[in-house]
Amino acid sequence: MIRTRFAPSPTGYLHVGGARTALFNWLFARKHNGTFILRVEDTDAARNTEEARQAIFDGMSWLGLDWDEGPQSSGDLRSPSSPSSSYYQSQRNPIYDAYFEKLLAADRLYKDGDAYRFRFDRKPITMQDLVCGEVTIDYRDESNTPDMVIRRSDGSYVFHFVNVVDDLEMKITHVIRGEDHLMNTPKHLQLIEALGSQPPQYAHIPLILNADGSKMSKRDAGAAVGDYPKQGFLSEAVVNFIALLGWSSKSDDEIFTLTELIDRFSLEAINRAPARFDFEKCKWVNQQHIAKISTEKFADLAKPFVEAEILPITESYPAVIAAVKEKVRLLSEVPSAIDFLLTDTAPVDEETIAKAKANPNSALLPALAELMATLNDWSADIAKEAITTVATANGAKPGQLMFPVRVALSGRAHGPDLGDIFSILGKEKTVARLRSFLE
RNA sequence: GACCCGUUCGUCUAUCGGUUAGGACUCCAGGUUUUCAUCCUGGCAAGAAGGGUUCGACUCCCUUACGGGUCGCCA
Repeated sequence: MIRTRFAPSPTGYLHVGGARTALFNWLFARKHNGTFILRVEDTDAARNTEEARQAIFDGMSWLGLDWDEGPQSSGDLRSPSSPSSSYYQSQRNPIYDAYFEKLLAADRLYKDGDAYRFRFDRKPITMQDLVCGEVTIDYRDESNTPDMVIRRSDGSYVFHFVNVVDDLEMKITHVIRGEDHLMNTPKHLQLIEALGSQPPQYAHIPLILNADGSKMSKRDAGAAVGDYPKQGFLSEAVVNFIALLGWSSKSDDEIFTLTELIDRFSLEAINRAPARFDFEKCKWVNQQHIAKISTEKFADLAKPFVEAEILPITESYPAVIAAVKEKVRLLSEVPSAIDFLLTDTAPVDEETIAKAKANPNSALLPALAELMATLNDWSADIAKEAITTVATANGAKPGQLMFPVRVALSGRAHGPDLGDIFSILGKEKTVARLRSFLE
């Protein structure tokens, strides 16, 4: 039975690299009908706040990565009050004490001031990493690998020790973590050997870098998972994109749902080289996912962004939304794509307006307005027909008149289909905007 | 500095000794859409360098260069 875990420490935000680590652990567990565990490594009291913990849960939930065991899950209910049931390291101290005694009894610990150091076995340690292959670190060189402190002077335990104990206690079978832990692994292997236990299998995945190849830190664009929903990304798009960073489906397909990712995932297909974060492609992936969801779902997801811009949500909202669904890459682009359909005070592109006014075909706009004003019925087709009538009567092609009309109605060069604009705006507003354009 | 991992178009990647080195993002050019977008077609663009091994190397080995990681009483 496969058991994987994601063990973040609360830092106030969920890093995109951490999110991908979580994703790979989750995918591996789901793929093999295993168990995915969330464990909070909150031993650093200074950073351990309620908000910091919540950021992890929120990020995981938004991404759609549910955990079988961990805080707030059913697995946490086995025995709510005992340390062995907690998935917070800060509450598991009695367990660590017991393991500490074992190392003491095995004569592998010695005091350094009030702290305790673990005495490494001075020999080469070879590990079989599922991603990196065979890696050997030589522990005979003491200057390179000094004995490590596992219990501080204040009595608290360090990461290496508690991490290993928890993985053992929680019967983790596969540790999938960032490559920054590769050099820690032989230390963990030594600890496990001294404890007389069998180690899990390890898979170290390459890090995610900024577009310029530098290390991605908290402030860098795209670093915090919590920023993605604010920017108008769909969670499935973000999951899809980060899965592509360092992993390949070995096919020409790139757009996958969570379910499809589970189906195709394998540790063998993970790369060894670090990947750079390409924000443009991330947006493209988002656009692909927007195209896949229903108009109703798109409308719901876009609504908060529209409301944030204080745009009135009228009865024409569904039609408005449908008109721009295929035109945006981010949900946050929706308000500026639809504002001219909902209000008369939307900002316009002066440059485009100047260009349209200089267009000779703009001279036909008044005639078009008057013709439209006389129409009894109004629809996208009837309005378009009016354009054809005016254009041909004046020796112009209908297509040539469409640019000036578009600009007169929207104030921009790009936007929804003209027919959609006609039907959403209605006859009165269309005529009014055409009339006022040249004034 | 020492140790570890890595290096295919600008970016993400395919290739597991024999390919005109394929796909995607971006960009450019056409086409469809009487408009915008979508979409379609085409184009630009890559094996870090040098040595081996081999009939044959992007693929295996070595060296160098470059990138990343690790060397805490942080996690």
